[in-house]
Amino acid sequence: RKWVNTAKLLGAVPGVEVGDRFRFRVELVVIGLHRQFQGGIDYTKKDGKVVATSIVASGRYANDAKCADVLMYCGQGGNPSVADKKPEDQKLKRGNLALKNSMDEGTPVRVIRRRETLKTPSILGARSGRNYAYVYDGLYAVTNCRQQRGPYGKLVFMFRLNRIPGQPKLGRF
Amino acid sequence: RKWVNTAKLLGAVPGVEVGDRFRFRVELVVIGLHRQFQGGIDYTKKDGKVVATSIVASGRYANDAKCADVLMYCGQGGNPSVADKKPEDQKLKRGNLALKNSMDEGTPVRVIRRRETLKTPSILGARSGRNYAYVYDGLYAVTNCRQQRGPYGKLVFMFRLNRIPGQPKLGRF
DNA sequence: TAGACGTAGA
DNA sequence: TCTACGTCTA
Repeated sequence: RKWVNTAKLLGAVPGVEVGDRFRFRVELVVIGLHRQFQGGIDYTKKDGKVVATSIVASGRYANDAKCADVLMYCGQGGNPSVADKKPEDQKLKRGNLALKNSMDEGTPVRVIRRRETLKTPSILGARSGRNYAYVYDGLYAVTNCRQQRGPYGKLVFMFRLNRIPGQPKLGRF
Repeated sequence: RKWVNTAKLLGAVPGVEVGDRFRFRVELVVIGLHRQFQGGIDYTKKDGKVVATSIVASGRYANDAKCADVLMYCGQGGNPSVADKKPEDQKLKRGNLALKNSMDEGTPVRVIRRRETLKTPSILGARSGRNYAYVYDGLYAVTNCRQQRGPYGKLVFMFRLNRIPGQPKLGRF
């Protein structure tokens, strides 16, 4: 028997609509939107090359321009946001390579954004709460890839993603 | 209304029997055995002093003597198992203080041990599997607390716990 | 804000 | 083996 995982496919995931909300990253895995438990960039192989399937913009890297329909997304690696470890130049591999290839191949990328929300109870004990959720934002195209200096002076990749037209608008949250 | 969390109580948790198995640490939280998502030592306040409620022996610190009914448990802090960060002497605070107080007060500590098991599928995609589980091992008494040199030459706490008699034996797993 | 015996995928 | 835009409690 063959296991199917919609998260490895390019484009929309059946049953998931623009605006759908999730409280935990692990839910994105279970629902088949994004297989990476923690990683921000998920990807798969297409014709021998890795291309991105989905990204999660949590704002941890603090480089996501919030313009409507445009997302600036920082690449991964080099610890651009962790002062603890030694920062390094990001390399064109793994997720970064995948996003670059997505641009070259013109393949769509699912975008999930972390957004502020009203206080929701935690499933663990209903004591603590959280004030954010992960929202499926629809399909984007990678339109640009450049290198620039990050907050620690090291090279980081910066990807520009444009929301593909014709999708439902994102309402107020 | 008042929220009750059995994990904050000392002693056995209603509905959980010796030998019960769990696949994920988070299940221990949900079931009320151990509230710490990652931390190995859970504790609560009793008469103004912190005492341990439960510990998880995953073997990460590699100091758990496997003698039946006796558990040697390394304290927390100082990164005794992470060569990456700078190792330091463990301090008598948090979980370490709680275990010390448990010894002085004579309060019981729930013990959960990570044990090898047959391959079980992951809930995430049923692709990857894991070969271990967390098993509730029953109540133990802290009978000794000493400091010694850890693998990186720094002081670590080593607690000796003896299984309290009269509990069901742990069968083969 | 920092610490913690986590997890899964590459 | 290592990385990763996690998630909780104190």
